Amino acid sequence: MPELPEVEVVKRSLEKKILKLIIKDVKINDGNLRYKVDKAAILNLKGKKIIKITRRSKFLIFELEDEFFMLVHLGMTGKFFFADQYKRKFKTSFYYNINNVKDEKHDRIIFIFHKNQRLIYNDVRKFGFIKFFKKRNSVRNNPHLSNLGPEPLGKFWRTIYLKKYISGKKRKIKDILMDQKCVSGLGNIYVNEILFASGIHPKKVGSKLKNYEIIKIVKNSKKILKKSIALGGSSIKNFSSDNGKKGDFQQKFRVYGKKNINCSNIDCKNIITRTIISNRATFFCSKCQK
DNA sequence: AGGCATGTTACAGG
DNA sequence: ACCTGTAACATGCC
Repeated sequence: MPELPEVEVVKRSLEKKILKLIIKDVKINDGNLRYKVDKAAILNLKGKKIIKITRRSKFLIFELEDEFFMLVHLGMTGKFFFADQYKRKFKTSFYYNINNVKDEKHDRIIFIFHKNQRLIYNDVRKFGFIKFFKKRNSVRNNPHLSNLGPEPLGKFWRTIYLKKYISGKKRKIKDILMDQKCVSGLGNIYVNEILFASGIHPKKVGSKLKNYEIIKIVKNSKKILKKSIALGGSSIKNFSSDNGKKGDFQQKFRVYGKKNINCSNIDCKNIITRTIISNRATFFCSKCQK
């Protein structure tokens, strides 16, 4: 799924397209997402203007008039497309998936604006969800958001915090960083990359990390996420930003997906190992990561 | 045919 | 109540 950088890129693209638009109608092709889409609630959005879009971790929060809120998680394969008559008539990447094939089949929810402009929620695997809230507090206090750890790009994600969090923890550092209660927004790809950049073995137990290693994790996470956002995120497999532009960060991956490929550190002749940690593919260099 | 996939969470057992 | 590990969710691709 899109991790934090991809969701941030989607958020920025959406802001350019749908801010201030009024939802005229909503079409539900398949409401059986991770949670069943509340039909009554989604129809309540009719006539409301979209006034703000924010991101928290990997979640998008759409604020509409009269304190109506829509919370969206993209799961593994959720995507937004924006389309209008012009875009549909002429072939652009808007309506096409990564293989350049038209993919209306997985268009699950369609928000329709004036002049047939549309925001399309497309999701192959349906692990994503859309929930609705009335009133600001009910969004903020819902368990999806209220249990999240700090934003990795925010000021609360810092050495002292991580040091305290991992003290006494027997869990592997990779598992800890994937845990949204520790820090929210990192996923499998970025955690692999952060640990490689920090020279830390993903199986290393949290409580055994040295101070300088904790500092590196915090620094590198910020650095890598910022760089990815600047490059438009990663667009491996299922992800593409709402305007069809592909992100470029996947070309910067140094370990993710690099099994049996030479380690990218100069002077290292080792090859990248693939293993499984917490049920997820884990890539590392056994020489550079201790 | 079988393995794999960017995420979250319910549940079981300690 | 906390901590940890595992499986499940739905679908397509290689």
